[in-house]
Amino acid sequence: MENKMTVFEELKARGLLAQLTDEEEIKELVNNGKAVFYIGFDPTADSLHVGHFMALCLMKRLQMAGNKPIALIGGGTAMIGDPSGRTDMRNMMTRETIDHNCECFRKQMSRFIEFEDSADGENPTADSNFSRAIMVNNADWLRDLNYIDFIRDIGAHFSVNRMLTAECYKQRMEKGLSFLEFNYMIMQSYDFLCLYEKYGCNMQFGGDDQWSNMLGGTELIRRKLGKDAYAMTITLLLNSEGKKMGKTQKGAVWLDPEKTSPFEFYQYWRNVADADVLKCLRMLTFLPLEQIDEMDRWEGSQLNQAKEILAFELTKMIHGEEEAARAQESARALFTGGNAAEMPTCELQDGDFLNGSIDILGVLAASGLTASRSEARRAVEQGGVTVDGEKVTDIKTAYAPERFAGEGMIVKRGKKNFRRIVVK
RNA sequence: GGAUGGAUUCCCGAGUGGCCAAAGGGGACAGACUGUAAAUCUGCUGCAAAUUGCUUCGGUGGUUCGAAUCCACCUCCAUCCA
Repeated sequence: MENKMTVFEELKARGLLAQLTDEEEIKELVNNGKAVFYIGFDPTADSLHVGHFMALCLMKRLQMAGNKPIALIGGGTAMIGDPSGRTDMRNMMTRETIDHNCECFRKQMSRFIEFEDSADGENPTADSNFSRAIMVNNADWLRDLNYIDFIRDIGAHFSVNRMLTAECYKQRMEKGLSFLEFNYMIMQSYDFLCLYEKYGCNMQFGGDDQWSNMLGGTELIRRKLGKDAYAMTITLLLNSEGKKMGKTQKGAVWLDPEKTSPFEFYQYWRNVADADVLKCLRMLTFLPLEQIDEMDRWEGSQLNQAKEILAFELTKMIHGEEEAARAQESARALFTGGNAAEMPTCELQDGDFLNGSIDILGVLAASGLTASRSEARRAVEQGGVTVDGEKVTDIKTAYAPERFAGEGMIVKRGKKNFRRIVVK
């Protein structure tokens, strides 16, 4: 324990740090539990996803080191939409949707981070309580702003010329950028200023794509108050092809079990590319670095073990140990030919049967294994469909309801898509 | 406000009266090979009662036997001028 790394060293060793305004100063504050930092979350959906997960871990790590986290939910900024790194404009969300999403975020986050008991937290400086996190919503101060006052007080400190050169707008300079979105940076900067004044928040962390927005905040604080504040970005979790991780064809990998089941969640990590496993272990898990370095020496198919560990650890953190174990067991069983208890299950309705039977195309389409009957037809024709371990070759194959009794029927499309089909 | 150029399927992008469910590429999906990896090769990629039918090329109307393609109006976007 004597030789324990400092938090800052650990973050660095895990490859989490991307850009910092002032390394020495940040190291000092963070290692000594003197940082009051905030991370902003845009409530663009009703659940957090893997992309937010790193930020949550970072909060957790820093909190454990005695620093105080502020989780800022962007109920106000979501009204605008962050143009950073995007090529198209976001869809506008209604106030109701945003408020609903904020509520969902609040619930999910409180499972990871320890928050103060009272949401308003008027007196957060009592010693024992210092590192308790607080949660704020920028809707509280942004939505009622007076336009004239605001642009006089805050807008005056921003140079359009400078803003235009910011990296985050580059992509949008070609496609077009509305004035609305252009203001996002100013709003985010203003958030930082407010938090500085209200909670003594001296640091902001965020994804690397937030760098320009964050710098805006530190500059605003300096110009407005003559005080120093710091910013630090976390490396974006990219796969070896340079794409953001946590996205599948179907969309994001959610933390909400209703939206992404623990099994799917597990499988997502179980399936990462060789080139990405170690990076993910370092950046996402809390496993000791020595142990990870050990795995770094593994090669070839041995990496499959590392993938299992990664998948298990992450599933455990999000869904609990029990769910993680179940997901792992099912995955193992399925891929070694056995039968699994845990599997996405689908119930057929009476209406799915025509003249007392349902054909294989109907089963595939109804279960969601394929999006349409046409797609199901292709899958069968290409030899990609298996029922209870036997390949289906005839698209006209049909089944009676009794076929789905008891354990049901296990249908597999491709190598990794399984579904248990039962009748209601 | 004016001028010009645009909007095509998941994405990029060809197509300027019938031979167009629409080239090519990317992605996705499936098969072979493997380690639930990558690379490679092959197939496939609107929907369906499936050698056929139906719906699609920003929107609405029109011309025509026939429209992604021609005309009118509208919406949105980019560039330049104010």
